[in-house]
Amino acid sequence: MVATMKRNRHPLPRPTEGELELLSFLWERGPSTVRDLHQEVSSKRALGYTSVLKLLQIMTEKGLVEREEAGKAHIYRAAAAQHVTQDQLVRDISERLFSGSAAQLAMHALAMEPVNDRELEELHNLIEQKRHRQ
Amino acid sequence: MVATMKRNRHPLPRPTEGELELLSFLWERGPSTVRDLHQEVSSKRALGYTSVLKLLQIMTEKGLVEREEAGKAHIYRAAAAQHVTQDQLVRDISERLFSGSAAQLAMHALAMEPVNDRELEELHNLIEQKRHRQ
DNA sequence: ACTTGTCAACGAAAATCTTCGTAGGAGGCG
DNA sequence: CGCCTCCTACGAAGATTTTCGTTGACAAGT
Repeated sequence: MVATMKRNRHPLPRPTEGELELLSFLWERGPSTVRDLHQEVSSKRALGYTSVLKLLQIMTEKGLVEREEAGKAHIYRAAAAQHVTQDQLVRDISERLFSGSAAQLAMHALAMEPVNDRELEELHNLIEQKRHRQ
Repeated sequence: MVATMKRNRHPLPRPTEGELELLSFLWERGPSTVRDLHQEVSSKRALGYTSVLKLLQIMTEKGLVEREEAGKAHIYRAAAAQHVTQDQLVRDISERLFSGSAAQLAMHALAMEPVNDRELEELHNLIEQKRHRQ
């Protein structure tokens, strides 16, 4: 009956590839059961139900997700908001791949991709803002 | 006496964390011996000489680095140019973390960081270019 | 009450990554 | 020659990640 109560004082660990896949679904769908997530994953690749369950149990231990044990099927939710994890990983990649230069990362991202007009507009604004404020 | 001759038709695998660390040094320094790289790594963290050697041997098998066996100490060089690997990993992250939207990745990168003026200028130009060309 | 279906827990196999220890070859030197 | 040093190769242990199979609990039918 003890609540999960894991170390919450440390920053969350970097999610692994499989963990990130589940987190994405959780962010998209909101709190979900194992079955829900298994169904989502299954639409993309073959993976057993218990594999998803086990992964979620591990993620619970790590603090990446939290679960509500009410009822028979537990309900899992992402412990960190999507943008928090995104920021964490973007910073990480920027560090390891661009010696910490987020701007370089941004340029690589932009250079490669068709970006739609709305996004271009947003980026334009973001940059003008920075240009005149710094 | 057979040259390494590994499958070269597949795209290079995604480097692991340790592998990326070595690749960074190789891009920065150019072709290097195990000792060179071990010295670089050692300046940041404790790691045995043979650990670096082993990692390079594995990377050779994977095709991430190539080596010249002339002389006693082999000389390793990165198999892919820095920007190629950067693009690959940026695309990967964009895929997994932003549902493929490189623009969103870029915005996250920019939002978090003090960006210097020169970089801001470059970004501005890049975006204006895209705005008027698309 | 017995059977069937749904679920979490547990353990464990397989793959991958990280890190070294040890062995063995080759060159230089006394 | 015999010893020391530098180097690679090999193997292997430990950690982490990925993936399931099996078991047991619980509830809903019949």
